[in-house]
Amino acid sequence: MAQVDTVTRILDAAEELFAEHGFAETSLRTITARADVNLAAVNYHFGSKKALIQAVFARFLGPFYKLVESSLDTHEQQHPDTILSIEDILRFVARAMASVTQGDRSRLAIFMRLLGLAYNQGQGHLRKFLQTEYRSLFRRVMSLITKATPDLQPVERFWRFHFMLGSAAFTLSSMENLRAIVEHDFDTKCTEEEVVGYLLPFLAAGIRAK
Amino acid sequence: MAQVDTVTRILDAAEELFAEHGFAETSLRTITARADVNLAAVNYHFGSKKALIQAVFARFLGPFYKLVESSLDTHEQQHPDTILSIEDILRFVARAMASVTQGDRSRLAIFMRLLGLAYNQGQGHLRKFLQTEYRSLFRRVMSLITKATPDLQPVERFWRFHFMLGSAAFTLSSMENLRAIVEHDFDTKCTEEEVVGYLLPFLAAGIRAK
DNA sequence: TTTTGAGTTAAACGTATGTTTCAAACAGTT
DNA sequence: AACTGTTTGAAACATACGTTTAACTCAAAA
Repeated sequence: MAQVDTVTRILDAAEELFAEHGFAETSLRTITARADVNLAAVNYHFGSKKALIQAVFARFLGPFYKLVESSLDTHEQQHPDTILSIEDILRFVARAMASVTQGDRSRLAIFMRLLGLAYNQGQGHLRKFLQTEYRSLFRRVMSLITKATPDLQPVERFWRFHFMLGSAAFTLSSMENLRAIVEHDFDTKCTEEEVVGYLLPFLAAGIRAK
Repeated sequence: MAQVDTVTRILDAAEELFAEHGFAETSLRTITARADVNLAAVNYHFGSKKALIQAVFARFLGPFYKLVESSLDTHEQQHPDTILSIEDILRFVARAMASVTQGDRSRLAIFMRLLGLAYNQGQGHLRKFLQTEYRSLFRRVMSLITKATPDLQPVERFWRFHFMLGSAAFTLSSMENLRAIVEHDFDTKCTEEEVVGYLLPFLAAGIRAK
């Protein structure tokens, strides 16, 4: 049986470590050690650490992107002229995320962490990368949300959208820690699905406040 | 007129730079250069970079902490046995934040960024620091929220609280960038007060969803 | 068989980092 | 004025980092 590809092993290791310790705090040496790969392999295959970070992100983003697009496409074919509710929209996105991260729970965290960094890091490279890769999907979702909330002023809708984004990004990226707290304080275990089940109604209620 | 204290100059410079570039990405040399202070001063006065980060945070947290406590105290004295609504609670917190960050808008961002890091960074030093410094205020606010949302299950309330926290942390820590986007896309300027004015109803509606 | 070229390896490079050192400057006290 | 404890200064230290180099491996092509 053949070993897994070097590139894949690097991406896997980087994904885990980035999610666990962040980007600046994770060195190429740690990554290549865990991947059981020579240090130079990262620069050989990806060019630089920045490019690796983007590649880790792209490996997640690509399938997610396509899945949301295609599921929206088929829905619009089957139910044309239907206005989706906020809950529906969120469910589409959540379902795509779940199916992309299936069996690898740290990928969600890393995606969300990256999202947060992209917004926080003023002139960072992630921001531009994310914006160019993301733009058309972002616009599409945003126009669905607009149809679902016709009474909202554009500026307020923009902000509420980012309130939602923030809620999701923060919660999902620190899911591990929060679940540990729940287990300690309430003697209960929460699955990711349950947390998302809590999250969506919160977001939906928030965006249609008043 | 005497120069500003070295310690204060370091804290001011660190605060700005941390808010702008993050913690790992800001070096002591950059900080001391902006503060116009010798490199060794940080280690002399604070001991380490970690300690400096905590000091930056503590300078904000202390006054904020006291302000929330005292304003809650006086309110409870004047209106005993009154159950505060979620909006009221949020307004208390928001007012304290506004008054502490007044005239220095980057302090809010750095506080929120730190908050985010504290939750994301698994075994980070920030988490413990924040928890010990924060614990009693956190409990107090949490018990007020509990009274304001008696129908909520404890676990779901916990999650919704962190959904709120996430929304606020994400939005306020990337406020600068988001406002720039608003200005570009909508030709409108948003003050921080306006954003908070958008945020609080969103949060309140979210936490009492269904 | 020889050649080729992508992939891997160990080592080194240059740089930036946090921290330490120790002498000089300073401020307050006696 | 001399002493004392605190603060500053320039330099060095040790280390960790991302990246580059050049020799080597090895399978497929010629």
